[in-house]
Amino acid sequence: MKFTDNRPIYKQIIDHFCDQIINGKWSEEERIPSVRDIAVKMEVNPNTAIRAFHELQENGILYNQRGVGYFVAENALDKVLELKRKEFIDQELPCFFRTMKQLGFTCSELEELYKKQHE
Amino acid sequence: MKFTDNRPIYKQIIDHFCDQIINGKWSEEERIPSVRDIAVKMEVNPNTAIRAFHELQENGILYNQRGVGYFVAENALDKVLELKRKEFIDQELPCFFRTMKQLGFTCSELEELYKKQHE
Amino acid sequence: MKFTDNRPIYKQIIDHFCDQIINGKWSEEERIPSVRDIAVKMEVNPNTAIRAFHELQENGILYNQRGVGYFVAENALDKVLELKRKEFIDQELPCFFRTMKQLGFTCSELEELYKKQHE
Amino acid sequence: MKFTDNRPIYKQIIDHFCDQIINGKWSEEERIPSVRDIAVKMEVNPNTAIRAFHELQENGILYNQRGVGYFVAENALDKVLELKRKEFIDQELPCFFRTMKQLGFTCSELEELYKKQHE
DNA sequence: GTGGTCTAGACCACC
DNA sequence: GTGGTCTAGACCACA
Repeated sequence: MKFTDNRPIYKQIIDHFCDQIINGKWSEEERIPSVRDIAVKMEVNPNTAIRAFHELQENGILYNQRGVGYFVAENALDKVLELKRKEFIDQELPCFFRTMKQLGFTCSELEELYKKQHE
Repeated sequence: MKFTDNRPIYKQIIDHFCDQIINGKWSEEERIPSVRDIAVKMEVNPNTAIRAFHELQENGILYNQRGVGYFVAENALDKVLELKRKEFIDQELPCFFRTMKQLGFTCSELEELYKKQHE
Repeated sequence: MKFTDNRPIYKQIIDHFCDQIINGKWSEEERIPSVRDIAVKMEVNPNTAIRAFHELQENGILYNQRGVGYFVAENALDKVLELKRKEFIDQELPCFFRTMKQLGFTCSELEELYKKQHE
Repeated sequence: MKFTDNRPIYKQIIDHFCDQIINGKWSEEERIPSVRDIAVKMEVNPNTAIRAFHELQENGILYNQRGVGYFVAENALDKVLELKRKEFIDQELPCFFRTMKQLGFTCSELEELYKKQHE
C-alpha cells in the first residue's frame, strides 16, 4: 500500500478502514488482523497502525479485547457514516463553498465536472 | 491578525494576499508594504513573512526589486485565480466528489445546503 | 566543510549534493543522512540544510517520507544533469560567448587554455 | 533601461559603460553626462550610479574633476580590455571548464552552440 | 528518532 | 531604507 498524499499516514489508514467497512468487507463483531500483521502488510510502522486503531476505537467503530485483538463494533457502519457525514458537513462543505464562490464556479459547472470525472 | 487554524502561518499569509488581490485591494505594479512593516502589522516574525513572499514570487504573483521592495506582478490576478483553480480542481474536487458519493449525497441536496448556508 | 565563496551556503549545499549524485555517491532510493546529522557534519544550522533539501525536493532530486527522512529520487541523476545543463546553457553560455567575442578570443584559443589548465 | 538579471545594478551599469567604451561611443578625455542625468536616464538611484562610477574610477577607466564631472581616462579602452580579460581568464574560464567537463560537453559541441546562437 | 515551522536577533549587500 | 541569509534554540506532528 502506497501513501502518496500529504495527509498523515494514520489518517489515511483510518479512511482505508472506513472505506472497507462501508464497502462491507468487515462484518460486525468480526476480528480484524493484528496490528502487527496490518503494519507489515501496509509497510507501516506498528505505532502508526496503533494510532489509527485508537482513533477508530474512540469513535466507537472498533473495540479492543485485551490480549485478543481489535473487533468491528456493533453498528460500526452507522458510526462510520455518521462520523463522515459530520466531518463532511462541518468541515469540507463550508470551505468548499467558499472557494467555489471565490473562483466563480457554479453548482452546475461542478456537476458537469463531476460527471466527467465519473465516466 | 490572528492565525487560528492549524496550517502554517506562512501559508495563511499567502492566502491572505491572494484574497486581497482577488478582492482588488492591490493594483498591478503597486508596491506592497515592506517585509518588516507587514511582519509588525501581522504580529509575525519577518522571516515568516519573507517565506510567504518568496512563494508568491515563485508563482509569479509578486516580483522583487533589489533594495526597493515587493511589487504586485502584471497579471497577478490571473495568476492567483489560475493557481487557486488548479488547487481546487486537482485537490479539493476529487476528494469532495468521492466523499459525496460515498455518503450518498446528491448535487441537488448539496445545492440546498449551499443556499441555506448563504442566506 | 568550508563555505568560502560568496554564494549563499544553502546554494553551495545544493551544489555539493548534486555533485555527489553526479559522482555516484548516492544510489536511487537511498536514504541520505538526517538533516541534523548533515547540519552537524557541515557545521551549519539545521535550517540552512533544510532549505537546501527543500529546493532539491522541488526539483525532484530528493523526496521526503514523513518522519523518516530524505531519499534520493528515482532518476535523480537525470534530473540533476538536466537542471545543470539548463542552467549552463541558459545562463553561463550566452554570457560566456558574449565576453569571448567582445575580448576577441576564439574557440581554439580557449581550447588551448583549457588544455593548459588541465595538464 | 531595464535591469532584469539578478546581478547588482551598479555592476550592470559598469558593464554598460565598458561596453560603450569598447564600442567606441566615448573618446578619451571626453566628459560623460552627470551622475544626476545618468541616474534619471537609467531610472536608477543616484547613489547606485555613483557607486558604479567609483568603481570605474578605481580601475582607472574614468577620472573625476571636482565640480566638473567624470571624464574618460587616457587609455580607457586598454584598461577596460585588460580588466575584462583578467576577470574572464581568472574567474569565468575555470568555472566554465569545470562545469563543461562535469556535464560532458566538448569544446566542439560548444562551438556548434556558439555558431547557432550567433546566426 | 524524523522533518516542519516559528521566533529572535544578527549581519550582509544593495538602493 | 530595502530584502536575503544565517544562527540558535524552541515547539510541533509524525513514525
